[in-house]
Amino acid sequence: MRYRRSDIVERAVGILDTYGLPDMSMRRIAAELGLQPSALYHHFANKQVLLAAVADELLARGARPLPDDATWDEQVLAASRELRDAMLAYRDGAELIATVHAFGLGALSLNGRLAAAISTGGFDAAFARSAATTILYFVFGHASDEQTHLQAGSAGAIDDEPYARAGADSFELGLTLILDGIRQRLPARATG
Amino acid sequence: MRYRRSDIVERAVGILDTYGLPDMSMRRIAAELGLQPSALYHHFANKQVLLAAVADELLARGARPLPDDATWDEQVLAASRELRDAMLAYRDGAELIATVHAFGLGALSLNGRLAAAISTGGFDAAFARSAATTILYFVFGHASDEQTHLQAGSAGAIDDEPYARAGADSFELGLTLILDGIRQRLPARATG
DNA sequence: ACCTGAACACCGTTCAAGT
DNA sequence: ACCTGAACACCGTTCAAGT
Repeated sequence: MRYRRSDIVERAVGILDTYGLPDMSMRRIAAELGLQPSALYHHFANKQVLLAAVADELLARGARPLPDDATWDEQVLAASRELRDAMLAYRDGAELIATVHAFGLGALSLNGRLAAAISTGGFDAAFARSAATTILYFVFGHASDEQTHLQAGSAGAIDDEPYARAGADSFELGLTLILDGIRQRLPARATG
Repeated sequence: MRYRRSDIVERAVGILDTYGLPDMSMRRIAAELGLQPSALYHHFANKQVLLAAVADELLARGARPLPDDATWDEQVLAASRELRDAMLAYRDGAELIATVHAFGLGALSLNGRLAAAISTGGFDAAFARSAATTILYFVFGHASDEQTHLQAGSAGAIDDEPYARAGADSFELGLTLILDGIRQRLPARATG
């Protein structure tokens, strides 16, 4: 049984979504592929690198084309919503993506993409990076929290819909708060 | 050797600060106390509960009296800085406190305390809770990131001081962004 | 290049039994 | 009430060896 990296990542995503992050062990992934655990170390240096590849796969699957005729704040909103949706699309996806980002592997473009959007508004690069990071902390925290409560709720046969709506509303509110704070620092601009 | 909960928590804090969170295992804590691992389960239902007790201990050690004659935004700033400092005061403290909060144990008053401060400004309770949560996500994310980089740096014999200053500056900037966003929603107020 | 087999050094948790 | 001793069911990772 000869596999490529992408085969292993795909299986890992399946286990993640079906059984959750704690069950996504090297041994379990190997077993589902009919391999010895040690075989995985031919493809990935260690588990963190594999986790990073899985996180990047989730982000890639959630990618949406950004309208580049949009204003800077519309771009930030679109990127933030895309990230939130990608985090919530798979079981434990929020925790996984936040964890991978925390140890500095993969998904490094998240910050850059938000910062680039903010820069469009005329802010200097350093401020744009800081503001992008602030937004990222919010999106990570909110999505992780929301997913925890959503998954705790759907353990029973509860209707998730109202919770999902409340989550979306509080997401927009928090994001608006930060965007309003950023807007207040808009550099003076020539009006046409 | 008969111990109380507080003895065990104290030892756990020592291991955390000396060896880090990954080494703070039930078996290690027990070994340092001269106990069998199973003995800990007489005092704590499971590891998560012990972690929550350790997190609460770190927060208690970092507690500072809040001047209650302060304005609502000064209270929010003071509470946020206190939390950040408590998270950074012990090795891996940021990750521990954020993790414990994520699984809904201990430190539940963090949100309430921030929300109470915000309410002082005349905001309604639901908005105050949402805004408090947004601040919390920022403080957790920022402190965790900062601690990771700080600890990665101090593995060598590097001077941390400039990094610590940059961390403090970006903390204040992000916090200001969110506070400015909140301020923009200040309800109309009678002026004296 | 990709994988096996076996081992190393760990985990959290349970449970009957002891004092 | 507090702890021991032993076990159960796992982990991630390494490494010589196979094809």
